[in-house]
Amino acid sequence: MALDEQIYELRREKLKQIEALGQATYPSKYEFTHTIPQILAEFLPKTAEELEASRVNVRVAGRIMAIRLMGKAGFAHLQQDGQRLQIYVKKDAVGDQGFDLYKLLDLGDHIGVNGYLFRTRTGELSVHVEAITFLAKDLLPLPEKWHGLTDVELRYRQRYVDLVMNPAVREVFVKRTRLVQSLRRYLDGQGFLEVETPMMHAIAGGAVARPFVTHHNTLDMDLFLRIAPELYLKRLTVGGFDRVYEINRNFRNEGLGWRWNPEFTMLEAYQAYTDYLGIMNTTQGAIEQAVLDVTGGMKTKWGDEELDWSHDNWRRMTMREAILHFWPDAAGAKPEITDFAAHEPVKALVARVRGAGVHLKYDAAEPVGKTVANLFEAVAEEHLLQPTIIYEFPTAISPLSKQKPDEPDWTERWEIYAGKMEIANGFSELNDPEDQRSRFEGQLKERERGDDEAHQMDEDYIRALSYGMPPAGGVGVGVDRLAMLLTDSHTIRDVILFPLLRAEKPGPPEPTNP
RNA sequence: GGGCGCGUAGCUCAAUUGGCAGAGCAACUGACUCUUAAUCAGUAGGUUGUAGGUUCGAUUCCUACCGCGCUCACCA
Repeated sequence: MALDEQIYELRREKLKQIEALGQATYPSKYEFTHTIPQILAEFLPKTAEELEASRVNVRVAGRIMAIRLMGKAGFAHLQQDGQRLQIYVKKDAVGDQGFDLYKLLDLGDHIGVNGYLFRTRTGELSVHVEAITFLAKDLLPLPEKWHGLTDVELRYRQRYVDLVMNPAVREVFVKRTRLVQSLRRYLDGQGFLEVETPMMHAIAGGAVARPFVTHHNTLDMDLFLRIAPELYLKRLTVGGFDRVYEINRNFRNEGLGWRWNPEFTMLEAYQAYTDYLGIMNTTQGAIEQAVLDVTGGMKTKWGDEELDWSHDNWRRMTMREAILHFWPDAAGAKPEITDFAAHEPVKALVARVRGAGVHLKYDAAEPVGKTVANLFEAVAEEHLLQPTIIYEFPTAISPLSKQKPDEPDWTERWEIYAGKMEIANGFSELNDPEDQRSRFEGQLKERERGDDEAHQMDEDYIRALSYGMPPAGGVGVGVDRLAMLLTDSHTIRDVILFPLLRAEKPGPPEPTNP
């Protein structure tokens, strides 16, 4: 029998003994007067004399994270909401039965205690326990108390243990929640309406990505998990919701990596009667507020670097300017802004960049705009540490964006970069149904050329636009990546509670409860 | 998919050139009525990821497989 199974059986035996002491083994509830954080906040400032002068009785619950037995007395630390409070259990105070119960407790058990607050000889705020109520047993041994749980796979697979053992992990997810709350509050305050649109799409649209496929039996139809809510949200602007947003999951059937999880959380917002600049300001405002709400300041740690999110530190430059600005010295003289218009000069730029040792994919048959975007990623993205807005994207890779009136090869589209990651993408929404149809047709050509991620035709979406969509700016914000930036987490799996893992291989049979 | 690395007790980690598989925590027994990495005495816990190979002898070297991590590619 493996050791953990031995412990499991042993602790089940202890449960029976606890029951024999008259305690319910899995009681339904526990009435408490304080949480541990409340006690710490209110009484940590009090001196031993103050606590003695006016006795403070408390009933408090928690999980045992440390326990020390010394003959006829003992100490333990209870943990609740990531914080710990010491309890002092003396046989004289809890009686024989109470102390028998105490001796049957293990690390990880949940208990409730009532008693009064005092300070120990060494000054630690503690509960002088008068009665213990057993609440639930931990049948499996917790990880080691010094080093905790560090095995990366185990941390993700058994996040519940990770959260018990690693307060810093808990803190990350608390901050993630604060982030989402802040974003909602900001948009709600600007008159945006939060909505829910379908997760299952007949046509996977609104982004360029490979979808997951599923099937509905009764209707006998294949459906795609959504890769973006975009086209549904814009249908709502047609329907008269002038400011809408949705915060929810998208699914993309692509590789995993430090910035990619197959399901991820996106905030998408649409604002009627404004353009890409309007939604850019809305987005920047929301992010600045979120940084303040989550971290309490405008500067955040990012590895060895510091990100400064204060308004004046944000840079704005066009994609073409960014390529010039970050042009590698080894690739020779900087290009001219006019070099990005045609295949030949762009091809020459690709050759020069490759000659400088920069990895860059190139397909002579792809639209020139796509090559320029790749060029941008190759030379500029790695430099975009501080918050930076890159704007004016090639039309070829922006099938849902409005073109610039004076330069139809370029669109009114931007992306926010920070920490060398793209965290948001917004544009003036294309609302001309004829233009949209020809853009989709262009994408279909790309699909024929072999790009199986090119956007599909969506006739109903064209029909919706044909009823008239107001001018609007729209944006998508990668909530997970923003959470990474605000918590100094360098892999997306550290900000997703249960990231996608390979299915656990069936191990030896678990201890069974007959 | 390519490259690099890792896999030893429940957890965190050792093991010299290929030579008896170890420690701390957790667990068990006992002592201890202000401890806090409690202490003290004792006990138990291992198919060294799996399967082969080389060798007198393999945790150690080789091969394959499985799993995990990092990285590159893919993912606008």
